Amino acid sequence: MKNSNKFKAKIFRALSDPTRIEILEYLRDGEKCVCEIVPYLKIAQPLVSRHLAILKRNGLVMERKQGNKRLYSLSNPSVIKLIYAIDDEFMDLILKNIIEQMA
Amino acid sequence: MKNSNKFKAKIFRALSDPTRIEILEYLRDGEKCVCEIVPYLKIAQPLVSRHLAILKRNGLVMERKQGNKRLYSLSNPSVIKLIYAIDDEFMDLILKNIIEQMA
DNA sequence: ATAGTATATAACAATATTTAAATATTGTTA
DNA sequence: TAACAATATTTAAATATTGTTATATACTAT
Repeated sequence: MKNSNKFKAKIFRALSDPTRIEILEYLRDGEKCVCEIVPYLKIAQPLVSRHLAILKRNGLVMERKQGNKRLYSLSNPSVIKLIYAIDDEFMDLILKNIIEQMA
Repeated sequence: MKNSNKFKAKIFRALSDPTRIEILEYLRDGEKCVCEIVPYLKIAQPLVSRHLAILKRNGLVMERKQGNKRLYSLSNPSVIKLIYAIDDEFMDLILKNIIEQMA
């Protein structure tokens, strides 16, 4: 087993939650504080913090303090490419899923 | 929350295991039966079957019967692109992880 | 110092995922 | 039909993840 696959898997795992994908897409247009992310996503603050911690632990976002607030940003904007790659390459699958769900 | 993110997350989840990545990379050079995958990965057959079932359920591999055997293949070779995108875009992260692990 | 604001962390319950072991299914061959 | 080979499915145990609630920390303003 190639050792690097373990770490690729970790990155995919960090991306394997819709809330985290949403956060990453939101950060695409720049640094945001938790106080902006929470009302945007409309989910509980501690949960947002935890998702951010997971993204940070996996190197996908960076954190910066500014007074009271913590500002988060993409540490590697390529992550957006990865998310869009799914749109581009697997749209048929996504559509199939959405249609199945509606039925 | 964009609905499609739920399904993107599912695809990432399917990719979030090193064994499954290994299987997909192995299938890159063509259709293989379980009887080839098991000795290649050196893990228990039921476990391989389960990983294959997860990949199939998520539309990443296809199955075909041939006599006794079941042949698996990539249903969308783009998945390999996705795996390699990580190599290309996150190599620094992967290296950091590997180095941390060695220490 | 005190109170308030922003955020993180901890503890918990509910749920999902992973693994290993046992068993079942399907096709093949004698 | 019986025995075998290849594979899938089931089950149970262990572990991880998610969401919720409560609490802690750290900074700001008074």
